[in-house]
Amino acid sequence: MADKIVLIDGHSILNRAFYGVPDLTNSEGLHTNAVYGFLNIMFKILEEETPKYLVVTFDVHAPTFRHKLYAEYKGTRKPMAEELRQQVPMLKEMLKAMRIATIECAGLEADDLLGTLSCRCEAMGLEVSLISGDRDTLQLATEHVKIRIPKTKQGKTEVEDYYAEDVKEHYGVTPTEFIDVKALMGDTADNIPGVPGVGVKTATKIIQQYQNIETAYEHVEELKPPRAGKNLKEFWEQAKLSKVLATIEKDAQISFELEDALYEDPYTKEAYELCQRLQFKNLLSRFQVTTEKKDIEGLFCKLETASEIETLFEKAAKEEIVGVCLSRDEEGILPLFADPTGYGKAAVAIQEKVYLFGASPELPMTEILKKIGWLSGQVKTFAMFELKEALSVLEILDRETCFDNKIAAYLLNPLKSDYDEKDVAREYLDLLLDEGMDQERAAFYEAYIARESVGVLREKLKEEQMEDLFEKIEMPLVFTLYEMEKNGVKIASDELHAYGQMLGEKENELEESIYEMAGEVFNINSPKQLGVILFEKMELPNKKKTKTGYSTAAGVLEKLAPDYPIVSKILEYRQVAKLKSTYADGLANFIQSDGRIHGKFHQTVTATGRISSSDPNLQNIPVRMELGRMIRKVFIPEEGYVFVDADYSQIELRVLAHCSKDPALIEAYKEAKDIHRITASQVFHVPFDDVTDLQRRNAKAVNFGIVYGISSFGLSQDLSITRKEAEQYIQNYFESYPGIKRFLDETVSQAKEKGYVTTLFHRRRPVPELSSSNFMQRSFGERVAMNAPIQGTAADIMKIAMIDVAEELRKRNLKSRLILQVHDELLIEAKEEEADQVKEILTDKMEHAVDLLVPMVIDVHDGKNWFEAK
DNA sequence: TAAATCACG
DNA sequence: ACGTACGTGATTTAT
Repeated sequence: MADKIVLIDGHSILNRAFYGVPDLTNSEGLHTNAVYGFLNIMFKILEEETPKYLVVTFDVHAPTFRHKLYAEYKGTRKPMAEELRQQVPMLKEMLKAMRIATIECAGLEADDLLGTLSCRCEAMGLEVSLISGDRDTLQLATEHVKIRIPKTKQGKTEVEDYYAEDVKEHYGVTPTEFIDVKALMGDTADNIPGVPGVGVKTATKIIQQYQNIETAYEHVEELKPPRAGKNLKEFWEQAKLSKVLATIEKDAQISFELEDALYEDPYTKEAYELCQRLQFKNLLSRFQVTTEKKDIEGLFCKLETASEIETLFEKAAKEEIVGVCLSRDEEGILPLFADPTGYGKAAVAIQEKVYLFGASPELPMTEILKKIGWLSGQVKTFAMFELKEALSVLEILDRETCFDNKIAAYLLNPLKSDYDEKDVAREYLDLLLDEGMDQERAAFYEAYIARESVGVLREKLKEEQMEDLFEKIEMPLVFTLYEMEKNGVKIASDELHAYGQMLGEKENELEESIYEMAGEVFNINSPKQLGVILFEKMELPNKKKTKTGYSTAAGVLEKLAPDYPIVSKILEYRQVAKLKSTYADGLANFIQSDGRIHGKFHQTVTATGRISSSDPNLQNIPVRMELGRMIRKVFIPEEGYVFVDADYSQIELRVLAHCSKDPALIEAYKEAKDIHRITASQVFHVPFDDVTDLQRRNAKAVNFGIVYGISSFGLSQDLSITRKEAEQYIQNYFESYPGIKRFLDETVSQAKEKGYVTTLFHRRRPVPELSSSNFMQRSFGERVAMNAPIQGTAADIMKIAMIDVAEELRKRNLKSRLILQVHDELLIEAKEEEADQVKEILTDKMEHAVDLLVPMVIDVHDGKNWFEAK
């Protein structure tokens, strides 16, 4: 059988990939989606074809010979998107690293290059597969030249194949005739004028009958429809030109040596490193790096007897760094270790080996865990992933030695969704782990990686000045959050149940009256059905649309509510339904046997450094609306305890005042004035005492807008005013606070330079969107750059306060405990007789967590439930 | 699994 | 002219 060659149209496939693969960026902020997509398509093809030769062609973008023939060439091609442009050299570098031949030839169109190559290769007796996204290349199909057009359908690439006969079958004409069809119908994208009034149907019919335009011209009087004939006659010169333009050159002057195109093993070290840098997770798994892995697994060692394990701990205690892993299942560690004879396994990595062991009659799990905890007091660094999850079974002797690899990796790039041992190994140790390892092997590796990655993670944290953030804030916080999760919050479950009942009745009433007003029964929860009822059946005026239909979001409905009673009913229904399903019923499912809810707090989730909460989310319990707020009455303290709640007053604006050093804002805070009123007075040019409620409300919205990275549209939307008015507000604001304007501008421009922003405590957030050529994306990047340092610094401050508060409670041996954090608010379940002390601690620690140019102020309340205490 | 909606800061 | 506020998580419907 003949040797095979694969020819790939580089730009065309890269372009396909760019628009077919969602935007990807690596941690340097480089856009990588097109290269990634290209490689996927290429490897898919290569696996199918297993060719002997492979060439990727590139054209240089300039008007070319063929196109220059057309005098009115206007270059309707859009300039390449910046994100795509960046990826062209990246792809070439990758191909070079993979030892894949590339050909480019200045002044030659991709098509002509491919045409010439395929023709020559066929003449050499090769089987040719030509990969392109461009259907023009179909004219190149022959018995031995197969045109392959990849299509991305829902993430999967499917390839359409065309030999000459397939072209005939699909288009009704031979590849050669295909040129003439195009000459008649034209192609705006390629600046081929064609013959006016002749579309694909007519053109195909004519060529089917006469094979080419010349013969057709000879029979121009007989052509059907007559109009086509008339036009062909009239535009004959244009048709001939079009044919020249449409014909792909097969005999261009290029130098090409078949031997240079040999396709060898592309999985080179250079390619591996490049994939590493671009963070192509899936592709990396194609590389064979088994040698290293074998070496690692040689370190793995199972211990059976109690004395072996004892010896290990003696040895480990003398180590500088140990890596630890407690094996877990989906539920976490607890089920494996709660039972002293538990079937869980522990792995400990030291310099020379990694050991794995379980409990035995002589050495129960409780003893093993005690030893591991003890180890934390012996070594310099006690490293593991997800320390918080292990604390339920581990008693740590020295908190200061603890190193959570997951948290370190999060700080280094908070935009990722995963920071597990495989990610850290891949990114920081150049080590690829197999998916789906058995529990024991996974535990070995995790302990090994925990230990091995400490050095590089520490180094990188130091490079970015985040060692203090890590050691003084994030690591201590692990223990505070663990305590909060363990404490949980008590729920008055009977009252919660009654609340749910009440909501259920309300929901039913509203449901019925909505059906009656609508004149039919439908699913109110379905935005689709609701949209049809409101905007089609009842013909309400509709403005906003979503991708799939009408928007029925609250903002839209609220504008209609005054005029249409059914709309207010729907809004009320939504509110009640939400309260019932998410809060009343939702929370009830999380009440544990101790009568409390133990939600989780996450430390490696948000892009800004905030904590997040789930299972259930305790940071979005209703408070703004009266009916929803009632649910806070079921959050109660233990008998003999009382709630003390403290929240920062405008922490983000104060942070902004500090960071921007704006004199007017600083002065306002120093004088403890009503900041929204002051803003109103400045923005609307009225004396402080004459500010109306509306003006104050608007000013408050402006202040929020500033923190979010202001835009006139956003503000106008929020205040239901015109964009002009919003612009005026913003302009007035910046005139009153020029320091803030300067700070925000400076922050954005620095972010564009560096690709990231930082908080006061050096927490970092990359902003890859800033280099986007897409206006919307770039604007988003700008708002992120303005917001992240403010929101992030506020988060840092709160974390410090939490650590200090928890520490002080512990120092004073109080029974009172932290139970919730809601970004700028802390809730403590305080022993009744300790309440005053707790208030004093909260005030002191929260107000003095940092020393800024403006005072930090908190409001403190107490109560017998969360409703009262807020 | 994605999209729409809405609860919070 | 583009089409938006920043950051989360849960529920529901529809694909």
